[in-house]
Amino acid sequence: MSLPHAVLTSLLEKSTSGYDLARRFDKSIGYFWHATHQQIYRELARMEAAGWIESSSAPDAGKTRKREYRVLPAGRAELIRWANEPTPALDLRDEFMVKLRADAALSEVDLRPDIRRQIAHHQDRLAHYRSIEERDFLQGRPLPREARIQHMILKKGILYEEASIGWAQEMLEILAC
Amino acid sequence: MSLPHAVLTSLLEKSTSGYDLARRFDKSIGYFWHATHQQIYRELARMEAAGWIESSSAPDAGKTRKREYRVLPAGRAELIRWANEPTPALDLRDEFMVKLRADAALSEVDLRPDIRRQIAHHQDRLAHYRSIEERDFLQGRPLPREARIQHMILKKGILYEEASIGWAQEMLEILAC
DNA sequence: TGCTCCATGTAACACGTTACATGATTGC
DNA sequence: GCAATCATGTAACGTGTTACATGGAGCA
Repeated sequence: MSLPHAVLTSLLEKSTSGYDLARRFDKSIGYFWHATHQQIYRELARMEAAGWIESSSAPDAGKTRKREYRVLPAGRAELIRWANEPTPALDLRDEFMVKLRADAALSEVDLRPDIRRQIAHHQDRLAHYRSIEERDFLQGRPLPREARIQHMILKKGILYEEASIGWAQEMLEILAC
Repeated sequence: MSLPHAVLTSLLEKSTSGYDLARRFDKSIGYFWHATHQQIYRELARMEAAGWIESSSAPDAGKTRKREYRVLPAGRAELIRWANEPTPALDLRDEFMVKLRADAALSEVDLRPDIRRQIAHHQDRLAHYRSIEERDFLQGRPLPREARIQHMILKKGILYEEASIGWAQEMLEILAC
């Protein structure tokens, strides 16, 4: 489990409110770590109780309830501890593989429409990732270490989408038989 | 969620006990859908209550409590319904990507030992998958549709491990700077 | 006035994980 | 006789999901 650490990382990059964190998750970390706003509020409350973060009324709160969360030294230390510990292999839960096995045992199943949908979806994501890559990382100048890391994170997504498309197209041919 | 459907598929291939299902999950479906024996027993109880499966004392039970579960028509129908419905995109939860972002913000983190461990792990899995592929799918004779599907499932794993190794090696070079 | 968005939350539930329990069988 | 394995479960807890609640701000 590492939602709290994902939140800590995001807060370290920029102190902000739970609401903005949830939106930021949707847009960046969310590509490889999804979380709903309820999960985020829950973790913020826990981490504040644990002394990892602190909060106060946000500078731009006006008359709203908006708060701003900041990482405390204990939170920073916890993040370092976690980052340096070995990462468990991620367990893939790919229900489409289950469907393929079901297809092999049942004649009343046709997975081709689903696969075509998946291909379209992967192509959309790929195009999106490539446009980000073009804009941020392929401008010719040498990039600093931090940007190269960001680029590799994006590349992981690109590789995944490309591999998925290739595999799905081959699968489609076999299912046509 | 599709654990019940994974269990149904496995039972459809072969009626068996909860215990053997759990072991079979470890060995085959488990590569892309992990489940503990507690989860499996829980699902078996639910599906029996729902009329999707039935059970009786296993033929080879002897004096043990061993049971055998079989898929009923209602279970088969549910599996067909589920297989034909669109598959949601799988959400990747890759905590290593979170660690990379943390690395960019913190100097006290060194991810290289972890990455080397990951590479070794991916190479082990890849070698294992390739030996299965060699044994079952690369014997030169043309394969029936069902075997070609099984082969593609394995290939997905192979592609994933290969891509992971390549990416991790490139990442290692950047982290060395 | 009514709608959408901002911002934070409560509650209930489903799923996954870990620890523990029970008793029978097999192998040394 | 003892340990490991077979076989099925209970209990407690943590995380993730879904539905709903609340109230202010901005806009037509």
